[in-house]
Amino acid sequence: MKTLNFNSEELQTAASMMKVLGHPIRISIIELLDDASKMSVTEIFKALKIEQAIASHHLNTLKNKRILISERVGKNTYYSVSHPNLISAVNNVRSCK
Amino acid sequence: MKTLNFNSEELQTAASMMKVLGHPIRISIIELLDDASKMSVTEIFKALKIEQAIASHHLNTLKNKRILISERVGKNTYYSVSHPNLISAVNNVRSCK
DNA sequence: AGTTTACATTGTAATAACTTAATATCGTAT
DNA sequence: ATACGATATTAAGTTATTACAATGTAAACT
Repeated sequence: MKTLNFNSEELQTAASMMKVLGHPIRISIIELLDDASKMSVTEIFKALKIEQAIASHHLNTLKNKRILISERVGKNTYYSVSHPNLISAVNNVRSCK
Repeated sequence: MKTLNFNSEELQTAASMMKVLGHPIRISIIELLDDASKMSVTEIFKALKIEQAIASHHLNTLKNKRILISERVGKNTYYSVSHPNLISAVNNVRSCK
């Protein structure tokens, strides 16, 4: 006996999104974007006081899982949260005492 | 500018809870318990058609992060979700098509 | 005591994720 | 074309997760 419905695309997607949200820097990014709605990489890494490359890595990770969307405007890339439910999810876990 | 510290106990806790929720089997366990509210290990591993040891391992992982609570009754250990917000979090991510 | 059912734990090996540093690309203006 | 600011990519070393298999423990029963 092996597996069941774990190959379901939806379940896999939800799991990988959850997993990606399970990192303090990435949660902080979501919370920043919850307040600001749209921020550039520079704004983000300075706000969080982390290295640019670290921010870029995490932003890319979040984008790959469709948690963030990005828009390039000139030299800058602006990131924002793709779906309000993702912010709710973070808040839900945050508020579990 | 928002202040934040990655050493915050709360942030670390939330991140580790999120991370632990980021696994298809563990999400399935949460969803089972959302319907049933309380299930034994045997009920869970049979419902999910997975090995007993795998179920036990994931249940322990969830318990360690205070996502599930357990209660031993005779031979059986019954697991349930510790906080309704955790179910909401899963549902929120699930519904991000 | 011995057996059965129900769970938990341990060891291992493969895979995946994280950090850091260095380098590369892209867009704009000079 | 060159330089600069902004962002992305690559590579390497370390650590963390995972499934699997096997073994161990605990409670209830005969």
